[in-house]
Amino acid sequence: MKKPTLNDVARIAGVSNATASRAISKPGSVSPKTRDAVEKAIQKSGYIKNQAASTLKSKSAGAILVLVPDIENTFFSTLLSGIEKMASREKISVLIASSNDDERTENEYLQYVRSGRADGAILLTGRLPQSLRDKAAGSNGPALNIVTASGTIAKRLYPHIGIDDVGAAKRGVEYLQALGHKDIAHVSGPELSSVTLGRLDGYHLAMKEAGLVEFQRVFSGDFTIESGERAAGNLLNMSDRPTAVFCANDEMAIGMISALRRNHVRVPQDISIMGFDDIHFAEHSIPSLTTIRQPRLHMGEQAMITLLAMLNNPSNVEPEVTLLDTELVIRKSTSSIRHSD
Amino acid sequence: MKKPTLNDVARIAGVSNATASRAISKPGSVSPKTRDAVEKAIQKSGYIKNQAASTLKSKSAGAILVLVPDIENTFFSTLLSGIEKMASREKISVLIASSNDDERTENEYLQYVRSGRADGAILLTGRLPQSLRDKAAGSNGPALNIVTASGTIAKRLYPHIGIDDVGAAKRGVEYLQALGHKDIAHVSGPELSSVTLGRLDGYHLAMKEAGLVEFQRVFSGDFTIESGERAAGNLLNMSDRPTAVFCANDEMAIGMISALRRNHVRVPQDISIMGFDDIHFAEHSIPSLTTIRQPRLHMGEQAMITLLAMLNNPSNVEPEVTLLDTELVIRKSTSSIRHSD
DNA sequence: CTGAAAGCGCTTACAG
DNA sequence: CTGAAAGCGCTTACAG
Repeated sequence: MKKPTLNDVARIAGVSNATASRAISKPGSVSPKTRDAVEKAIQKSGYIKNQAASTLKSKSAGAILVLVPDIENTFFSTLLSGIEKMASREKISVLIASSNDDERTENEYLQYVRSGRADGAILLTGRLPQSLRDKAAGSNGPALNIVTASGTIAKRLYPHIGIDDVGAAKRGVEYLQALGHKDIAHVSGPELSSVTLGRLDGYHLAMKEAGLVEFQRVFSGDFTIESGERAAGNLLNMSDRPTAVFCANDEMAIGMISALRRNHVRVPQDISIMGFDDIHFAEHSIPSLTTIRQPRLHMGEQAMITLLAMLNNPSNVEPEVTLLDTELVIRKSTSSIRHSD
Repeated sequence: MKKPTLNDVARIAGVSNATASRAISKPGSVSPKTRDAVEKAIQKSGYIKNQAASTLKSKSAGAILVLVPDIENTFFSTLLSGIEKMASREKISVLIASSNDDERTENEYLQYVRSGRADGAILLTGRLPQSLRDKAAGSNGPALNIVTASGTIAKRLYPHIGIDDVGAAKRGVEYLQALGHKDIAHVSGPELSSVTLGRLDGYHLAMKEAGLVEFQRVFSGDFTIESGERAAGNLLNMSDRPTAVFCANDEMAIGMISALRRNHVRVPQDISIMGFDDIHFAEHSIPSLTTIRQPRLHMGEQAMITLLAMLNNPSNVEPEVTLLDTELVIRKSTSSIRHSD
């Protein structure tokens, strides 16, 4: 038994395949009688639209691609949920691809958009892959429907949804200062990331404005739990330990607390630790983590809304930057310096 | 400037489009001279294959779908990495879709496979959506290329890659018994899940064989951190607390430890807590978590290898079950009952 | 090794 | 509101 096609449906319903097609895609454009007949024919035959044929003819895949740098990083999950929520309202499918932070892979997956498998893409990778930078440099090939989110991207070629990393980090450090801390260290993210740079800037700015430049110390991490543990190792070897550490993300803060406690350094009594992101585990770690919450769900929703607008109006490509508000979440991993004993 | 097509490439290269097509898909089947000419023409024109046209004609999308119940659950991430690793070797794209544990959504995404957008699917959802159960019940429509992994599925309609949940759970409980624990409680997973049932069975079996039926106590959870905290709440209210708790996954164990410690119950001195899965955080929680490791990367690889075999030989659909080995990982959240003070 | 030709299964102006 | 017809851009037997 062969797979039924639109022609089979049309024959059973006693209409042309043109009409059958319209009954499916624009039910309002055919008579109620026709609509019913076609619906019944679909039921009877078990017809399922061939998406490839539909895409070929209509130039629209009904799907978008989300490019994630690392699917194992819990930070992106909620963002993805926000994207999916908005997409499903418009009957658009969301395909997720993980690049493992590899630019070659990112370029490959972007072929999805170029080859028409997806109508557009949301990049959460924190950078523009080479092929996009080239294109945008005024070369051949049509403009792609792309929105970036979460990691700030230097060149403003596409609309971007993000947060003010500098301002949020600055505010975090200022909170530690308000608790009485002067000797505040920073654990930074992976080198080339714009997010890393932004939060580092925020740290430096806050320290400078408070006249604490002499206390500035930066340990380099890479956003993993392990790198937080390593930073703790370095810190433990120092004779003049900082009284507080501002980590560029929650995973590193959790790793640091874990390593510190194993070495009988109490958090927050001996040292205050602060994270960034407010991932799910932050609330449940011991002690619960003071951090800066990113509006992840909202960010995903906004990214999808922006992409949707592009798809509906391709010429209207304003590379606007939308900055969403962050929130300081105060929990138990930080305390006033006077409580230290 | 219009998007270049294969015809443009053929014209530039001075060959027929049939030859151009072959030069791309089977480079070995054309002369080296032709191959070079076509390659140059592709470079020059910036040609990119229209995937929809290719799929329509060849009946192969070059992509597979992975259906995940919950993208926010870190357990699936590594599995996904294993799948992607194997797929990329065969130049097959991996599309990930999250169903939020909703069977309707699962059915919708399966249309991907039926509509030809994907050549097959790996289901990590722990159940067969209705539409698949129907199909398999001998009805219309062609058989789909499906492999299930991770959550055991009752009906053996498709190949399955998983672990022996009963045996692994039993072994975990037996480890607690070997430490001298008799009063061992269990925190179970969401009700209808086959994984829940398997691990519950393993618990009961181990208790029964050890003659500890009288101590059996089960708190129901749902695999979230919060449900582990709730179970801890119940436990704290009991006058005769168990000396050890075997949790059906790591998240619940972490939630339980967190709530217990907030209430000044020491782990493992006052109570031993054990998880299941060995997620990334298990090693870094405080205290580090004794658990049962699932070979997640390997599981993903095996699932993809099995699907690949199906795609290459569609008729050969043996619904075999492959069980991979688990590993008891002993850390600091459990201790001998004699150490209790 | 190469070309001419048919056709995959839809969608969409166009005409009525 | 409906139908006839063209065509999207490929791939693949078939013949040479």
